Amino acid sequence: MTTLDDSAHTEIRLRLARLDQRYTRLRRVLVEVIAAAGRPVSILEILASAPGLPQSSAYRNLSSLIESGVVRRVPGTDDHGRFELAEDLAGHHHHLVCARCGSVEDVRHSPALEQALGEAAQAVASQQGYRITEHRFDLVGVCPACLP
Amino acid sequence: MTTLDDSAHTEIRLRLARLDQRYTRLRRVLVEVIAAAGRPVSILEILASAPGLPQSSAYRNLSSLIESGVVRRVPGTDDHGRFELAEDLAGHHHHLVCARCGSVEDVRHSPALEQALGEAAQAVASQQGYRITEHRFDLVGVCPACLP
DNA sequence: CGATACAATGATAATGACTTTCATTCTCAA
DNA sequence: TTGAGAATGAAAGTCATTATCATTGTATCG
Repeated sequence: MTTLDDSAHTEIRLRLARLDQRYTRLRRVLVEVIAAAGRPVSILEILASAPGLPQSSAYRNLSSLIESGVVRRVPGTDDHGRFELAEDLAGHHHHLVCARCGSVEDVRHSPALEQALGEAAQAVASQQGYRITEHRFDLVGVCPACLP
Repeated sequence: MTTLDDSAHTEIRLRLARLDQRYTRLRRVLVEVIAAAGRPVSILEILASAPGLPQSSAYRNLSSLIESGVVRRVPGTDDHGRFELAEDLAGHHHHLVCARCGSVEDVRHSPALEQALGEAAQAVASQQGYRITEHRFDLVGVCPACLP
């Protein structure tokens, strides 16, 4: 459950402006719904949290927000996309995914582990010739609500 | 590039039989194409490697192989599914994903890192009440072929 | 304070990966 | 050999997501 301050909204407006896009009311609603969730949310959850928001507008504005680097789409286990704030707005974290119901939660790991992850990423990068831009350490399992 | 021996094929036949399914010629072709690739392959790549294989048969048999635990579907960055052998047939590994072209390669990390990953997974599990069944440590970047 | 250019909206149609259907063919087991 | 049931492949269907387009909103310039 993240709450964004004014400077964050100013930064978001700037990123949109770079692509000649506006920070409209709908886009602000989307950003606030996503920030308030504090975990990746599906379109259905977004539509439920923003009554009256047409599905087509939700998808279109989500695309704009993704293009401008405000929102990120995260791949889950089911075939519903999920959306969260870009990493530099939400802070570095990873995910805990339920293989049964598809829900996703945020998880933060120890600095020691994160350092090991980063070093491993760099080792592979220099070895394989990739330019690594991101690492994902996601845990998949069964959430308490889905356990027998 | 993995080649499967006879005992692997026997094991695959057994897993299918548990669900009253048969290890047909098409299914064997699919398994061999996937094993030979040594990385997650898309439907397009599979169809290209198996001339004459109808798309509907490819999808249907892939589903059977997934249900019986022979093949695993891995989420990429584009909207094409990719398929690889189940972990106990291919060995534990992770992925190096190109954000530009969507290609995926296998990567194996040091035992020390794998141990740290496993311990982190267990720590989160006991803390959050999840039963963790899998961890994914995927590196996302730009592959040498896509670099400017 | 308009006027104008252009982005945003939302209902609807289209796209495309994937799934299902179904009549026919194949295959295992008795 | 034969019958039960699984597999096949062409075609139709599903469903999340994307594009279209006429209309509306909104910054900016004179």
